[in-house]
Amino acid sequence: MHNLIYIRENPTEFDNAMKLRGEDNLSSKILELDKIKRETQTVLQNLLSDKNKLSKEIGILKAQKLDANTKIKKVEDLKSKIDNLKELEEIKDNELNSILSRLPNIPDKSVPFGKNENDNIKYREWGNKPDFNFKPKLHYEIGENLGLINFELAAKLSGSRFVVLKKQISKLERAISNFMLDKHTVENGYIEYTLPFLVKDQSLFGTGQLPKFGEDLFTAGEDHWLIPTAEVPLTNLVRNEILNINQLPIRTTSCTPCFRSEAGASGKDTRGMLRQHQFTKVELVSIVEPQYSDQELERMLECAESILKDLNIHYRVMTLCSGDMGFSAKKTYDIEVWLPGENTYREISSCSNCGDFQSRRMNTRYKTEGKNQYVHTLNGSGLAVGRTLIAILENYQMEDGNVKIPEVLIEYYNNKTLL
RNA sequence: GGAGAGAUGGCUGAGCGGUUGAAAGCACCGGUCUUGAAAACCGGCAACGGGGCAACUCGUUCGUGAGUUCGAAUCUCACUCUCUCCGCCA
Repeated sequence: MHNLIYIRENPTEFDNAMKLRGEDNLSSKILELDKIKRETQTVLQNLLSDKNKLSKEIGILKAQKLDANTKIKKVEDLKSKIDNLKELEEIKDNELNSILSRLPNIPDKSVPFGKNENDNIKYREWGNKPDFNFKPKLHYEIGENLGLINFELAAKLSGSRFVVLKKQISKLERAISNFMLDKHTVENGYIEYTLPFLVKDQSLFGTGQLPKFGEDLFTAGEDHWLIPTAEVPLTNLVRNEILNINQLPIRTTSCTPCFRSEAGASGKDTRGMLRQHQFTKVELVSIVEPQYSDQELERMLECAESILKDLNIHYRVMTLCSGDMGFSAKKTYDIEVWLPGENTYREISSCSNCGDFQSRRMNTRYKTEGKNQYVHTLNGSGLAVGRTLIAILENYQMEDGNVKIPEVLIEYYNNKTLL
């Protein structure tokens, strides 16, 4: 959610920023609504003030057992005017909010301009592509050959974009989750949470999925939605809170299933388990003071990278361009892991600094020098577990069709070295 | 699912139709005292929004939303959530 005062004071900068994200000049319309609303408000408040005064006087007269009928009549006359103005103010306020709540965050100055993913810029890379003396297979070929990944069974149960894993692969997935959580809680300083997978509208509004992106989500009953990421419950833990400065920074993590309708992705990545309606992800969320959010993003990125480094899998980090960033983000790094079977890089993590965009929506502040200030929020995958499984299968595959277990996972895999 | 009780500021908690934005305590901030700290004492301390260069001023807010009234934290209704007891059940 945007700061109206900022828009009032910097309409041109605001319009330019929104243009980067494909939104037309809006400041004039916003400011017009804002102006009408405030004018209405001023008149309304004067009338309310009159009404309050009269009511108080009536109270005093009545206490003295004096006649108050003329004043009562006056207040009654004020009422209809007040009701009309209230209605007008509410209409304008709603219009304003419905515009503001659908506008994406302003990109950080350091974000490259661009239209889509082709304009993203490489930030850094780590490791090397592995050499194979045979043609590396795709993850689902490996899994299906071993009889451990099954899409037909999943389709029977739930339709397309689901998967059934079993035996060693199920266990490996569990090992990956545990390894990541241990890494983040023990070494990287995040606090682990177990969270609801169903949330209310309010929470999704807070992180920015609603009101605009409801079609990307699954609903569960009348009042709940399935979480598309643990970012939603983790970030909303501090919704409507005034935090004490010494509570910050707050660093939290959780491993949850994530549910996405993939509404806009029909025909994309239909084979394999790369793009599913349900997948597991370890999420990182930080709540920090504004002046530290830039460095917190770098820190978070390094925490996410540390997983792939430990797994010894080649990856690159991309700085997303203005056109490819998510709604709430002010700056985003994607980690793209190397998949030899596909012979390409694929997103395995996305780390974003949302600035005060989400905290304004959630009304999350902290007290500093007697004043309340909006916190900054960040979130990142650390990492997507399903895609990490894919990366391991493809990078650690052997010619005979079996797969080596990455060294750091062996202790999580009953000390076995092969799948 | 049945029966009850409740929701007030950062926290605890009084108020149950008329200067109550809300007693008191804790926490927090400033000061006195002290070599320093603690204790004690004194003072300050809700949020959001409108108007104003400013001093300041006005409005809204006591779970949420409607209603009654000249006037609502206080009365009525609906909803949400929490707690206790009973039943059922991982």
